[in-house]
Amino acid sequence: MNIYDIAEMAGVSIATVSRVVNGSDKVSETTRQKVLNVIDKAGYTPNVFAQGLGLNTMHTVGILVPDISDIYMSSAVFYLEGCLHKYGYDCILSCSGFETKQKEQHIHMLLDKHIDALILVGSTYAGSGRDHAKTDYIRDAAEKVPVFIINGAVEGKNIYSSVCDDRRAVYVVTRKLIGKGRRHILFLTDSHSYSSNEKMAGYEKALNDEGLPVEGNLKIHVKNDIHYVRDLLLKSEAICFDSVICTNDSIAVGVVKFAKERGLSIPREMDIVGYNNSVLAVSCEPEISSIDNHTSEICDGTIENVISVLQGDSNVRKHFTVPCTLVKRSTTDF
Amino acid sequence: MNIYDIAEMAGVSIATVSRVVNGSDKVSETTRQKVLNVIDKAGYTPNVFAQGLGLNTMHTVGILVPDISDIYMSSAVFYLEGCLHKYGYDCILSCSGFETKQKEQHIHMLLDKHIDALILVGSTYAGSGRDHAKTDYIRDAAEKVPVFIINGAVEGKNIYSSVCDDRRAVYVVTRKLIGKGRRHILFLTDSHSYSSNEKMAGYEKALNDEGLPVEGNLKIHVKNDIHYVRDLLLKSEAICFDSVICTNDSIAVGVVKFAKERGLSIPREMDIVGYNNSVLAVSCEPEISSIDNHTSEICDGTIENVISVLQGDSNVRKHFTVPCTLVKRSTTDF
DNA sequence: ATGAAAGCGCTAACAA
DNA sequence: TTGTTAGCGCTTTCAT
Repeated sequence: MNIYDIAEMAGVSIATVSRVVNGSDKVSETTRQKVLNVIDKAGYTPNVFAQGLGLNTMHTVGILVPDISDIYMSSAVFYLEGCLHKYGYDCILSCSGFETKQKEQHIHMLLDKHIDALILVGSTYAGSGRDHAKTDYIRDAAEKVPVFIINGAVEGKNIYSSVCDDRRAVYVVTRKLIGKGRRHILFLTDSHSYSSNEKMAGYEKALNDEGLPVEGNLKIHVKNDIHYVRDLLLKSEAICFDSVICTNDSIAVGVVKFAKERGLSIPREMDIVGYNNSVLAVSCEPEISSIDNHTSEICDGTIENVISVLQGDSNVRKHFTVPCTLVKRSTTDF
Repeated sequence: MNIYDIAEMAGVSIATVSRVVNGSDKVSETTRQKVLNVIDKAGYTPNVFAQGLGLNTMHTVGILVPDISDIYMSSAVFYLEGCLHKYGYDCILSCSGFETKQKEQHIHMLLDKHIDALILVGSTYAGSGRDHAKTDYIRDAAEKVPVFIINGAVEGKNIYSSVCDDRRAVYVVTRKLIGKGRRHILFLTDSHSYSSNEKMAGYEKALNDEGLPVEGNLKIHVKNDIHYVRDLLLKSEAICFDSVICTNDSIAVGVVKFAKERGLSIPREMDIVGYNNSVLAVSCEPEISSIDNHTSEICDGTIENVISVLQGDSNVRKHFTVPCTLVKRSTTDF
C-alpha cells in the first residue's frame, strides 16, 4: 500500500496525493476530499523512510541521559517526551552513563539516525563548566544538529542551554542557615558537574559574604547511595557540623538516617536540605525540605526552543535560567 | 558524502561499497581494505533513511511505557535500553499514560515509524487479564511487528509475554503473615492491571487455604501517593487490620507513615510489605520489606527474545515467568 | 569478484 | 489546480 495505489484508487496523480497528505493548499476541496476518503478507507500511512529520504528528517529528536533510572532524569524525560509528542515528534532515548567515551559513542549513534535535534539531560554533559575542551564533543555534535542542554551551560554555535539558578538557591539557603546561627554547614555532593559546581559556588559565596571560612573538610563528595552516606557520616567522627546541604534528595535521606541513628533532633540540632524535591523527600521521616529546580519548566522551555529552532525561528534564547525554590518541610525551620 | 563519493574515491562501484559496508563475503580482501580505508578517511556513514527504505528497517524498537517518571518503569527502561544498545538497536520511547485511547494512539505513532519490535512495559497493557477484548489493540499491533510484554500476559500470534510470579509471591507472604498470627491483612493496590489481579489472587488463595474469610473491606484501591494513602488510613477508623500488603513501595511508605502517626510499633503491632524493592523501600524508617520482581531478569530475558525473533529464530518462548523474592527488612519479622 | 541498473516510496521542481 | 519526472542514497538481482 503506497502512494501509487492511493493515486490510482483516487484517480489522481501521486503528486496530488502527496499534496493532500502534506496539507498543501494547492488542491481543490473536491479532490482533497476524494483523496482523503480513499486514504481513510485504505488505511494508508506514508512510508516514513521514504519521507525521511526525501526530506532528510523523520521528526525524531534524540534524548541522551546518563541514567534513566535516576528519579530526576526520568521525570525530565517524562516532560520532554510529553511536549515533543504534542508537536508530533518522537524521541529516541539513549542512556550513556557518565563516562565521556560512552557519551560520545551514544551521541554518534544518535546522530547517525539523523535526529532533528539532540537534547542532553543533566549537567553531567556540561562538564565541570571550567574545562572548555571537555565539552568539545558537544560542539562537534552541534555541527550536525541543534543541541539543547537541560540544566547545563555550554557555549557554542547551534547550542542552546538552560539552567536552574542553583547557585542562587544554595546561596540563599546557606545564608538562611547562617542567619539562624549555624556555623558548620556540611555540603554533600555526588558529582563534579556544572550544576554541582554552581551549587558549591553558591555555598562558598554565602560563607564568604557572611565572613565565615570555607572549610575544606565540610565539602565532601559522596556516592549517590542512601546507606553509603549514612555510614560515611557515622564513621566520620572527626568532622563536626550542625547542618547539611545535599545536591540531591537521596543523599539527604542518608543524612536523615545518620541523624536519627545519632539521636539528633531535626531540625533543632541539625538542619537538612535536599535537592530536586523528588518523592524521596517525602518518603522519609521527618520529611525533607528540598530545593525544587522546576524541571517541568526547564523542559517545557527547552521544547519550545527546539520547535522554534526546527521551524527556523531566529528569535530563540541561547540560554535561559529558571529560578529554584526551597520547598519547606520538616528538616528546616526557617 | 554518499555511497557514490566513496565508490569514486575507492575506484569501485557502489555495489562493492555496499557489500563492504554490509560485510558481504563476496569481496576480495584487497578491495575490502581499499574501500574500508576510504570510508574511514572520509568518515562516511550510510544514510539510515535510504537503508531503511531498501531494507524496511532502521534497527529501532519501540518502547511504550505508561509513565517513565515512575521509579519501577524507568528502571525497566534502563535495562531494556542497555541491552538493546548492545545489539545495535536504538529505542524510540513513548509515554502513553493509562488510558486505552492514548495507548492506541501512541502505538500507532510507533508503528508508523516502522519499528522492528514493540515492547510494552508494565502490566497495564495486559488489561485485567480477564477481558479478552480489552487487549485486542495489542493483537492488532502484533499483525505488524512482534510485540513483547514486560510483566503481563496476553495471548496471541506474534505476542511474547513475561511475568513475574506475583501470585505466588503474595501467596507465600500472606501465608507467612497468617502463620505468624495475623488475621486481618489489608491489601492495598493502585491498579486493576493483570499484575495487580495476580497479586490479589495470591492473597485470596492464601486466605482460603488457611480457612480464613476474604473480607471485602480489606481489599482497597488507592492512589499511588504516599500522603493520600496515609490520610485515607487515618480516616478509616472503621476497618481494623494488623498487617498490610501493598502492590508498590510508594503505598507501603504511606502505610508506614500511617502506622507511625498512630504510634503503632512496626512490625510488632503491624507488618508491612512493599513491592518492587525500589529505593523508596530503604528511604523510610523502618526500612520496608519489599517483594522484588527481578526487573532486570525480565528485561534481559525479553531482549534475548526480541533479538531471537528478529533474527528469525523459531525457538522462542512465547511466555516466561520469573520468580519474585521477598527482600526482608524491618517492617516484617518472619 | 565486480559492475550496471532497477527499484524502495516519497517530495518537489517544472510543465501544462 | 493537476500531472510528469527527476532525484533522495541505498540494496540487490542479474550480467559479466
